[in-house]
Order: sequence, then structure tokens, then C-alpha cells
Amino acid sequence: MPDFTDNGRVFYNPVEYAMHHIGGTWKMPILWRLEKKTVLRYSELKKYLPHISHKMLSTQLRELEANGFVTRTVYPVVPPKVEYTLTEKGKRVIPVIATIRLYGMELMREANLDPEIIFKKPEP
Amino acid sequence: MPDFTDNGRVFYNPVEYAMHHIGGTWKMPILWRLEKKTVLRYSELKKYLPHISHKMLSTQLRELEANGFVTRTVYPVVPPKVEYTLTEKGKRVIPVIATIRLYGMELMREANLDPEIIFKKPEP
DNA sequence: CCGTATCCTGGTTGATACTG
DNA sequence: CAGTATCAACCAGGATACGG
Repeated sequence: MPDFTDNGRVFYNPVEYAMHHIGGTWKMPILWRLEKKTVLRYSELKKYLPHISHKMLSTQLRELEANGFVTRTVYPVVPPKVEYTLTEKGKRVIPVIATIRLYGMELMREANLDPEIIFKKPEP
Repeated sequence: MPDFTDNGRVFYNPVEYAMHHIGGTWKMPILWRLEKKTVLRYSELKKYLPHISHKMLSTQLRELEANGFVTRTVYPVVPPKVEYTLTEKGKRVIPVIATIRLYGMELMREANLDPEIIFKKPEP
């Protein structure tokens, strides 16, 4: 299995390449959130992801922006207002995340962590 | 989004739960290999994943075994012979990995890293 | 309100070496 | 051949503080 390089980084296979872009603890939850509500301010996003740290949300959003998954719109007002939206590229990841989510729920059921009990209502 | 606990560890959502089981650099490549060739010795697996370290392959296989994705069969011979196979649970992850792989290849194409050029022939 | 910089900690991984 | 132990290096991520 030949390796390949992108931006000076070596990857071993397409799975690793995909995970480099949407992996990590927060990228998929962020993108998923933006699919549910397509325009979100930084502070709203933060509210929906209560465990994420300020720094993490900030850096993850920059990486998602740099890789073309979200757009960042700054309104020149005081206090600042910044909105995030999925790009077309960002929208194309959603089905992948949906697949992983479904599989996660399947695993939860197998472990007797019934998602229908834990997530009482379909996530907003 | 309510949290939940499994084995003393807190998870925030189904995506994180799924990634805990099949995420990381190596778990999916290992499982993928085992789908292509359903019975593999430790050393064969190692050969197919040239960059993985001995320790990593070992620990990842133990975790996959502990979580019920692979079975480990030890033949009491000298020198030792150990074979790994996908369980039924392991087989059920394959479509998820396939989805991620396909998406990875899509991303590669978008970045002008054409997988059809890099992976000259369909992976064995 | 939003973003960045700095510092610091602990988990993850690789190298190496040793065992049955 | 397969697995474990030890140690060191690295890096993700948190806390905090400051700036626009």
C-alpha cells in the first residue's frame, strides 16, 4: 500500500486521510451541529457543545475553515459577531457522519446503552 | 446532548462512542485488511501494514479482541502461530469503513491526489 | 464577543530489549 | 514467531490571561 503526501504530511491510506480531516474528538460534532442549524455564532456553537474548551472550538473551527468545510463570516460590529456555515464540501461530509453516528448507536445498543433512552428526544 | 458512561468512561455522543471503538490510526486499516483476507497471522498482518510498530499492532489487536471485533486463535506450536479473524461484530463495521474510505478517496481527488494513480491497482 | 498566546499536563506512541 | 516491559519523546488538549 503506497504512501502519499499532502501538505508535507505522509498518509498511509484513504481512511487515514479522511480521518485527518474529520477525525478527532470535535470536528464531526461541530459539523453535525452545523447541519442541524445551518448558521451558528461562535457562542451558540459553544453552547451546544458544552464540554469543548474555548481553545479547542477555536482551533477546530480554523482547521475546518482552512480545509474548506465551513465558512467564517465576521460582522464588523462591537462586540464582535462571527457566524459559521457549512460549505458545499462541508455538506458532503454529513452522510459520512450520519453513517458513523448510526453505527455508534448500534454499538450502544449492543452494549445496553440504548440511545433511545439516553437521547430521550431526537437531537434538535 | 446528554452524556453517558461505558466502562467508567464518559462519552458525549454516538460519534465519539463509535470512534472510541474503531478510531485511531490503525484499527480501521487492521479491520479492513482482515476483510480482504479473512484469516491472517500476526506476521502477515504486520507485513501488510508496514508502518505500524510491533507494539501498536499488538495493543490494537488486543483492544479489537477485547471489544469483540476479532478473534484470536493460538496454535500451540513452536514457533508460535497466532491467527486473527473478524467476528460477526467485526464484519458489521466493514460497511462503515468502506464509507469512510470512499470519502477519503473523494477528498484525495479534490486535493489532486488521485487515488487511482496512487493505488495503481485495487488494493489486494 | 471572539480570538490568540503561553504554559503545562497526561495520554499516546516508538525504540529497544527481553521472554516463552 | 508472537508478546510484554520499560523508557523517552511527542502531541493533543486544558487553564489562564491578554488583545481587538
